[in-house]
Formats: sequence, structure tokens, C-alpha cells
Amino acid sequence: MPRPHSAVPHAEAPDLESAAAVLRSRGLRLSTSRRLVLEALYATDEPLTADRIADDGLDVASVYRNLETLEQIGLVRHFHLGHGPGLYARSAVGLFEYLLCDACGAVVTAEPERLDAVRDQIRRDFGYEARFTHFPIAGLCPDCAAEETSWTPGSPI
Amino acid sequence: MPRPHSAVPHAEAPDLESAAAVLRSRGLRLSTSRRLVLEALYATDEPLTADRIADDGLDVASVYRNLETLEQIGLVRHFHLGHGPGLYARSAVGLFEYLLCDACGAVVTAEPERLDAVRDQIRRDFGYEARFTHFPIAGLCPDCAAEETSWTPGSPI
DNA sequence: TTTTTTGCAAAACCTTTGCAGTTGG
DNA sequence: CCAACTGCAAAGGTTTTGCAAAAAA
Repeated sequence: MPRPHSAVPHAEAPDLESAAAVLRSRGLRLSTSRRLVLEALYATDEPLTADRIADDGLDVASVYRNLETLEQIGLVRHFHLGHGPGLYARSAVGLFEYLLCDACGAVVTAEPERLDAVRDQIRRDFGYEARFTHFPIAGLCPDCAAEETSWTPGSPI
Repeated sequence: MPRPHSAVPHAEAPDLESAAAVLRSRGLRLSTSRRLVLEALYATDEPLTADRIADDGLDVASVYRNLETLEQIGLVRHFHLGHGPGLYARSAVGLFEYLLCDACGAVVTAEPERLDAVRDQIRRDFGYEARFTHFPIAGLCPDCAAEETSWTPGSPI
């Protein structure tokens, strides 16, 4: 029986207070800096870069340290879309998976279930339990796939 | 009709001489540095980092500039396995695609055809023409998927 | 000779680390 | 009070850029 996708560590903390509770239960402190990081992530569903979070007046080093801590306890996760800084989001937003167009940079955010058939195929063919939560599925979006000529190597990823 | 995978720019240069011919046909020069980069890539089927190529006594900056040029004309491609430096290989080795285990770091290199069923499923579900040549399929390999407990967030990607 | 390409140095960019001082519990 | 956490500064690792000198065609 393959391990279910949902077994990925993932603390259920729908709001700031429950996130704080998770911290406390781990003996971690809700410092000002850590609270600001959490507030930034809980203020939006949009994934943020560490730099963007640090705009709230904190040091990027602290932001990175906090993001790592929060990721370790499952409150936060990060992923990459092509080159450039990592993107961080609270886990409770959902374990979304991503499709990225190599040609135009378009990103599709998909609920995990939408990728179950793909996951099944990969499991059949390779035995791998795949997740597209850290690296996107890269390729050509429908529009760009239609225009044979639009893709040149190296752009934009 | 979806664009075939093989339409990705990909100069057929099975050996150094034909690579040099491709360069010449583009008005590019076969400088010592560029030749050394090509020789490094043609000496092995193993993907190399820019640093590794620069060990032949050239400047990393030149190596990166050359790799970019060679990638633009389709002789070379690069991809990523998790964090860390990019990996470069000549295109003629084959447009291999990759599966990476988040838990143990194992990498499976697959011929494109082995991923056609997966690609078909993605095309059906999203209309995307997927390639796993730049980012791997990440997840749990069969062994790690069997051990429920082996995955902790953040390691090793 | 002319244009491309190089080496060097410096910077850009993202992320991590050391440390002394601060703060949360 | 004391361990956890912070800001700052510095460094690490990867990649890019500016520029004068060198080398291909």
C-alpha cells in the first residue's frame, strides 16, 4: 500500500492562534520576529519570499531561521518555481502542487487530488510516490504548446 | 496535436567535430576555452557542474558564458537535482528525465519514452506538455515510500 | 584587422553562520 | 533567571557582469 500523499508532515493550524499553540507545544517561543513571520504568511494565501517577509522590518537572517524552524514543525513549506528565491507558504493553505510553463512562465496551482491520476501512473511505472509541491511540473502550457516556435532553450527557467 | 517532446531544440552533435561544425555554422568560434568545455562534456555521459568543468584550468565565468552559449544553440542542456549547482550535459547524450527521492536523494534517470504515459495523463488533465528534463519528479522512491517514518520536512531537498 | 572571447576582479543574489546582546517564558 | 531568539556583520555558494587584454577567423 503506497504511503498516502497526506502523510507528508503538515501541522493543521488554520489561524495564528493555533500556530502559536503548535509552537508552544514544541517548547518554541513566539518571539516578535517569529510572530511577524507568521502574521505575514497568515495574512495571505500567496506564497512569499523571505525577502518579502523581511520587509516587515526584520532581518532576513531571522526570517530564514524562523522559516526553517516553522518548516521543521510542519507549519510552513517552501517550493521553487524556476530559478530565483524560494517561496514560502503556510502548510494549512493546502498542499498545492504546481505546473509551470517553460515558455511563458504561467503557473497553474492544483489541488493534490487533481494530480492523483498522474501520481498513480508514476507509481505504476516507477514505484515512486510523487509530489509536485517542491518542484513544479515543468513544460509547455496549452497555449505555448500550440505555438511550435515559441520555445527557446533557457527561457525563462 | 500536441507538440512532440522531441521538438525541444536539440542539436544533433554526436561528437566534438560535429559540435564544432554547429558552432561554425552559427558564426561562433571554437576558442580554447570553449573547446575545453566541450571536451569535458564529450568525455563523459555524466552531467557536470560548471565548477567541475572549470577544473580543466579555465575561469568559471568563461565556463558559465560558454555553457549558456552552447545551451542557446542546443548543444548543451542543464537541469537541477534539488538545491546546489546546476548540472550540465550535452544534449546528444539524450533528453533524459529524472526522478529524485526527497528522503534518500536517490536519482532515477529515465529515457523520455518511459515517461510518455505520465506525459499523456498530464496532457489529458491539464493540457500541459510536460518535460522532466529541467526539474525532476520529486517524491519518495519505492524503498522510502515503504518506510512511513523516513521522511522529515526539508531533507534533503 | 575585426569581432569574439577570455581572464580577472568585482558584484549580485540567495542563504547560512558566528556572536554578543536581548527577550520570552 | 536562563535558554531561546534576535540583529548585525560576515561569509558561503552559485551565477553574472564590466572591462581591458588576448585570440580566433
